Amino acid sequence: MRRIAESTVRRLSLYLRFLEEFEARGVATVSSEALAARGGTTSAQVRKDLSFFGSFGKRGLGYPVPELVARLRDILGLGRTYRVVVVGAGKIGSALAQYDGFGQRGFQVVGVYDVDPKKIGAGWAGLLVRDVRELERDLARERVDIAIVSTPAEAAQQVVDRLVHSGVRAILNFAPVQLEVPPEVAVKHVNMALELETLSYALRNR
Amino acid sequence: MRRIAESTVRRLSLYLRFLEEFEARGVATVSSEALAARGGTTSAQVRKDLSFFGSFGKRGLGYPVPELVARLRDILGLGRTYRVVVVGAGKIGSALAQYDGFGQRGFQVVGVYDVDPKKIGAGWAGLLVRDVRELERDLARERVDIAIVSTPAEAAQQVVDRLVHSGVRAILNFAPVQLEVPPEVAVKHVNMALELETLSYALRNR
DNA sequence: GCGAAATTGTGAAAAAATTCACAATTGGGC
DNA sequence: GCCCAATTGTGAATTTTTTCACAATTTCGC
Repeated sequence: MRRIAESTVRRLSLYLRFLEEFEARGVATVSSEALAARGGTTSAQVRKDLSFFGSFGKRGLGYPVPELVARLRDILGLGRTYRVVVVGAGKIGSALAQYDGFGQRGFQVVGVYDVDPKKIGAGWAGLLVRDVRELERDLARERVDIAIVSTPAEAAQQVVDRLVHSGVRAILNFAPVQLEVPPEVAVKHVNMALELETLSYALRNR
Repeated sequence: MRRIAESTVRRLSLYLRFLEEFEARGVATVSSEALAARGGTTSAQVRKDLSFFGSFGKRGLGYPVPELVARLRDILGLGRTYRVVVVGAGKIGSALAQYDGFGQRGFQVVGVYDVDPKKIGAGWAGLLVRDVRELERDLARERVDIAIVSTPAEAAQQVVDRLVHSGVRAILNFAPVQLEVPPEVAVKHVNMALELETLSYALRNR
């Protein structure tokens, strides 16, 4: 299959969320127009995005909600739960580890790690903060799909090297550094201060 | 000035961060190539991005670090501090309110609000969680530049309406809903579960 | 002062993403 | 069964973004 743009995948994930809302409300069928309105885009965009993966709708009618939900879950690889570790139990890391939204969407946090002896051993909601030195041992013992890196910038690359070496193939990085990883590893960056700075730019220029 | 793409602004913000690192290390001059390497892009991209705002470099030499830092701060509107409120003191909201990274970059959290009586009155790091019913009163009393919305999805639009009505012109939204705002208000969305889902897609398709 | 090396700034080209626009269906009402 | 209204799927057109490529500078060593 042709390579799908990142922006398309992001929109599919959004559509899925909205479709799940429609499904919960018992809506049987939804038009590209309705989905677009909910997601802040255009109906042509919705149809184009979906068309990369096949033809799910009925002309004159729209898309059958439950089928499209199932199909999008499948496309996005959400037909399973993912095991996630969080490395770095600072403010952001501990909030993410406890955030219910992940579990609700199939991302189960199975471990939290830190270097700080004062944090190690602390526990929230059934999770104990472990010593980051145990990372390799734990990863060898039990599969982990995704790692969330919320260490300080200086520590991030080294942690990522260790994660990659232990077989982790997907990383969500909150540290404000560009990470070096082999091509088979997927990395996504989230930088909250940067988001605020784009708002600052917007405030300045309107 | 011609409208600048969001993607360009995001890169400028990244460049700024890297330039600040260079500056701290006493580097006087940096080439587009060096900046690109640090930021995971190309030198042509760096030069093009900067060229939208003028001509800062010297051929054969590169860009003078302190001048470019100053210029980017100015372009991004970072020559001042911004007053930020957080509405919704759940896991994510409270982490954001306490996150040091914002303050370090000039975004000062001056208030945290929630509806939950059990949370109201709790305090961290000099901040007290206030009753969201006091929002309008507080906003009328003291200017707030940016609001971070970390309420549940159902409450977000109503909160945003109230913020906008009270004069807030920039919103960073963590609730998974599309928000309706007048055109003069800037909104940025952050959706962590969505980021994980794009990783899930990546894991599936490589 | 001169030639070589480095590096910017920028039009032009290429690539990518979005929007248009319309034929092809489909279902529903009568 | 037939017509009408709604709506998809998709090439083509348009717009946006990125990359190329190279003339114009600037510094540096000698």
